[in-house]
Amino acid sequence: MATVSRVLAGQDNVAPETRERVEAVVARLGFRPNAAARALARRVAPTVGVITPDITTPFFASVMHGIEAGAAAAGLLPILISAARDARREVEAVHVLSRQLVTGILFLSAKVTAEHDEAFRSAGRPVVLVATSDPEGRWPAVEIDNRTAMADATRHLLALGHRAIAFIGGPPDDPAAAWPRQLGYRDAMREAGVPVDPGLVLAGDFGMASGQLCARKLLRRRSRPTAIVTASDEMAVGVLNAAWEAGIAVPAELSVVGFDDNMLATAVRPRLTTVAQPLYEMGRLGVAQLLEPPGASKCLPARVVVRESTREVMPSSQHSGPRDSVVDGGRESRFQGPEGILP
Amino acid sequence: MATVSRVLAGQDNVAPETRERVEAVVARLGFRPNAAARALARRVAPTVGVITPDITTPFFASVMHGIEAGAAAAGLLPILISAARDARREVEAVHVLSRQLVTGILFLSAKVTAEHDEAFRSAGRPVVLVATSDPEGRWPAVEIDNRTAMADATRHLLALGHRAIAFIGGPPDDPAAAWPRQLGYRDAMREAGVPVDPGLVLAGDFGMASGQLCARKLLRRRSRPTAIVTASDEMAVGVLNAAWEAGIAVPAELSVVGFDDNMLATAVRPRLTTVAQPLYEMGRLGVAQLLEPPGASKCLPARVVVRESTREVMPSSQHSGPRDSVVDGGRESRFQGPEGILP
DNA sequence: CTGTTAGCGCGTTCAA
DNA sequence: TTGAACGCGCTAACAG
Repeated sequence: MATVSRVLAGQDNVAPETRERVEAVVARLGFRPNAAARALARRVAPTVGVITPDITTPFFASVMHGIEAGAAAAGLLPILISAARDARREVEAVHVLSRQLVTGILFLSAKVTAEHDEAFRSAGRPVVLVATSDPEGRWPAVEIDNRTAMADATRHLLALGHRAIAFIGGPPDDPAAAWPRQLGYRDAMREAGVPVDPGLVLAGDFGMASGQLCARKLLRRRSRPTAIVTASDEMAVGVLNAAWEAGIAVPAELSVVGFDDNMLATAVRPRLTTVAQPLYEMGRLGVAQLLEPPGASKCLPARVVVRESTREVMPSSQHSGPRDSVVDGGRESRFQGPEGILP
Repeated sequence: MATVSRVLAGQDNVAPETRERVEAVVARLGFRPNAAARALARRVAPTVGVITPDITTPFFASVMHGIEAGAAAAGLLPILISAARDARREVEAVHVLSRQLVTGILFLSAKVTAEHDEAFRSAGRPVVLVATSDPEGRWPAVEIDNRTAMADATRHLLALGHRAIAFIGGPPDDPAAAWPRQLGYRDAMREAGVPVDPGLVLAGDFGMASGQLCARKLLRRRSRPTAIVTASDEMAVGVLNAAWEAGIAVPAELSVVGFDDNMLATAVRPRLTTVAQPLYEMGRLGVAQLLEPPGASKCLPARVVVRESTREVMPSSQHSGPRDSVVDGGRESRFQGPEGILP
């Protein structure tokens, strides 16, 4: 009994001959150790809990893909809980997962409240924030430097001569992604000596519809912006569609920048210039960090990928037909962003 | 001890007063039952295993969303295994999950081989196929009638006067989705007395790039098709982009039909006419079916959603500029498809 | 309706 | 290096 346990657990204090004998029998009987019994005895199950606000976005899909890969590499199984952006459900999810004796918990939602903090502590297992962060620094995170990334995106537009640059950000209650991105936008504008028109700063919810609504407002203005940076590719696509409705050509009359670099960015025409986040890597490293001794947060590099939705600002205001303005399809260059380190 | 167990399990053979007393103590102590111990004793864990070929598609996201909801409603936790379209890994996943004592297994991949069948049997727990099926009918499935759905989509084009209708299907080794959809296409063509030109029937892999490649071939033909039906929205978007490259206006010069009705369908311009699959429902019902006594397969209704990517076939071959051809944005009508029953 | 008892299958001592 | 015995925390059958 005990010897079999040792063999299955891969311990080395077993005679080679005995080991072989056990392995032979295990193979012959098709013996499969009972995970519940093992978890009960070890007090840990070979699972990772994943708490996510929204399971339907390409953003989540990429992160989850990485988590799956990282978990598989570590012999762990991901358990998914979608909390639908409800803090109470998120906290409850932590409890559910700790009952399951998960090896660790990956948290993907935007905000770590005091309740979250307490739940994380009481879970008694490692918690890592993935593609999000805790401004208070209580829990380790794997993310990018959102502020710098958005500043880079804005600088790209400034370098193209744009000055009337609007910003469509995330919801005001999202300190992890929405806040730093807006700060990055303001950083770049200040740095370039361009005052920010408060009317050009709007908040969306990362969804396509919100981007479209915000863009409609912006494009109706007397002096409309020549460029719009957004905090998600979905919102950028919404902007594209609002421009289409209004008969405004992208990028000839309006430059648009997305964020994430998900499938939408290359699905639409013109393809989106956007900030590429290494979401897959973030998921994978999140799992890895769960298994390491409690370390510091990791900050991964993001970069601006220039495609066809941005262009030099128009010298005159001569409006050409929308479709005429499309540049040839092949262009795609890379613009290396800095690899900032989290505080 | 046993009484506490009864209270926590929600059994009714406990005196109300005793129950309250137990609940009070449980609340006061913040007692959390150990899931592993419970699973060990019950021989079943409160989890559902999900085996999927690809975790990054909008298709999967929708199904998973439904699974998550169905599982949550049943007090189950989804465990995810991505098998990357590898049959061996899928079979291994079944074993891994049965070790975990999962309540049941949801299988989302395209093909059930003899090896799968044996693994499913040896798992000793219910298996339900979601958004896929077993042509041999060995395992219950929750899906749509792919053949009829694709026939409806093709009929929509025929009704618009199209005759040169190309078909971009799924991979040849996908009996669950690719085969019946191609059959449906052929059904509708035959029914309309239009012979199928073999050169107009291509196989993609459901991805955007494959749709684009196939479309390039089709659009280079001397007599190019006036319409293209595809087996996925991704491929339809690929077609849209190939048309854009070639300067062919959609829908003025080419009608395009997708399949699934995922986020891409309404993200692109023109918005896609497509076959809407109730993917969320399929996921939800898949979980439900796991808990019921082994029943028959369920077939859910699909419908053709008409948007802007399809239009009456052009009477003349006068090519207008691409953008000029766009219809006003608001149009969106519904076309009720039949609710076929699986054999 | 409640308490007692005997496992569920594996880890982990501790002797041998 | 191996085996025997106990315990992980809970459920289920039984007796009371």
